[in-house]
Amino acid sequence: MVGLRNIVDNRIKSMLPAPPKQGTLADIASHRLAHCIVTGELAQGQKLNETELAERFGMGRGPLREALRHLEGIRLVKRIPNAGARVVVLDYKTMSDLYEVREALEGMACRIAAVQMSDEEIAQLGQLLDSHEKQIAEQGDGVYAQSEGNLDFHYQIVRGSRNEMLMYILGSEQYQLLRMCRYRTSRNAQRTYPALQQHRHIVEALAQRDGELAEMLMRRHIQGAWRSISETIAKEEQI
Amino acid sequence: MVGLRNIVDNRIKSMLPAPPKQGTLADIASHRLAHCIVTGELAQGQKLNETELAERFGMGRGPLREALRHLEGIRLVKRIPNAGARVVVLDYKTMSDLYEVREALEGMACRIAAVQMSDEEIAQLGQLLDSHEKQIAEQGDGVYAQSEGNLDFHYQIVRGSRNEMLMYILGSEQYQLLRMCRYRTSRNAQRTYPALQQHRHIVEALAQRDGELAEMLMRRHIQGAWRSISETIAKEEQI
DNA sequence: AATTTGCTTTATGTCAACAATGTTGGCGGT
DNA sequence: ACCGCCAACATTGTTGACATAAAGCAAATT
Repeated sequence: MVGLRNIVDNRIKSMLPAPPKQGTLADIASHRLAHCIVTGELAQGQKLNETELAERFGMGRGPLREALRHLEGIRLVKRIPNAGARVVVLDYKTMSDLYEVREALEGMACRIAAVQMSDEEIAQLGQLLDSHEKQIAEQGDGVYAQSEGNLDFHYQIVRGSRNEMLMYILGSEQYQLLRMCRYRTSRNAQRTYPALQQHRHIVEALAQRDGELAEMLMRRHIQGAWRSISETIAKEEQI
Repeated sequence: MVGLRNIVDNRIKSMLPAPPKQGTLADIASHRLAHCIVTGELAQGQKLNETELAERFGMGRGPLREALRHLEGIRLVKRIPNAGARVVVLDYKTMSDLYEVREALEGMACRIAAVQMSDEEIAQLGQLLDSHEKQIAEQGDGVYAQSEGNLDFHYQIVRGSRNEMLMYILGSEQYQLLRMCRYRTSRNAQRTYPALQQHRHIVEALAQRDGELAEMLMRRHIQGAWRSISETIAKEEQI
């Protein structure tokens, strides 16, 4: 049972802003903490003890406090003065809001990408989907699903929009956190194949340079994902 | 010549995330720095010397460094390891990207607000515009324009969307910075009256609960604003 | 028995000194 | 005159100790 978790870990790590194995201690701590939060190693709402974490990371409290300040800025932790920092909690409403925003932003990304992406880039996108399909055939639905390749696909389109602001928002740890939740709530991946099909249709629209259609397809795709997730959450809460 | 600058200062301040006159020194420093950056007191790209700023704020370097980390998180400053922090620079491309994102987000906010806002809230929005019109009549076009009341209007609609994520993004200092640029580049406010008219049309659409229309009007409104600003920038760069 | 007061403990906030890294200006060599 | 090298300086990174505020607990009072 080593496989699944590690695969996802690696995929998520590969999308994190940049693995700066060198740099200031605060930067290292910031990324380690972000990683722990995204992977769930640090639970939502968990208290973050400065002394304990500093010791664990082998550094003084100074750099660690700076890391916490940074994470506060990107909204991965919530700080209360004189009472310490806690991992942010993603409740239903928050996730719903996030998906709403995501629909708007990625829809826009799609529309712009239809104009901005080169033919070659779009072709590569198609190849990416081919490899995903192969992966599904080999490993079965559950693993692929909403987690790994999906991220690459969406991120590549955002890159295609050439909008730095957008790339930042979607690459930020805040979004990674959302992805972690998405992963956690998508083991029941009946949506795998339909999702892949939707991806294909989006690529088609891009290839035809039909931005309006591409946006619409992406929006529906994300709406569908959210419906699936919110149903899963509802089920979990019934138990 | 005390009037204009102070008015704008106060208005901007009134929209900043929250004036925590009490709290940790790092929080205070963070907000003071953010304020200085937004108002232009600290120029874009300016080097931020830790020792100097700490002394100026009457605190040690520790809290100030934490403040810088926080500002880095919300992208108001850019840090280079072992080389210090600088105020972020908003070049043309960045502003363009930001406006693109803004169009998508505020458009969405408008569509949702048309469903979510209460009749009373919409009525208040109308009254807000009345007061704006009166203000224009009294003070002349230039002062109102793109700066003050405009912010309230847009922010009220975002609030109407009930989307916390959106409210955060639009309330963040990053957005304040954009507003500062907008202010700086909008003295030539021929767009004042048309803008007010567009605001009125948006409120009408909201009152009729026509989300689609409201979104479309908002998007056009923001596109128009961007066009005006980008023209201004182009003129300035010619000189 | 419940509440409140005050102490103890724990964790956060702050500072000042030290170490490491970048930067600048001058020097000699080509 | 130009380029690379080196040393002195300035600034950032890091640490440990100290101050301060919140949380937990026990005892005393009502």
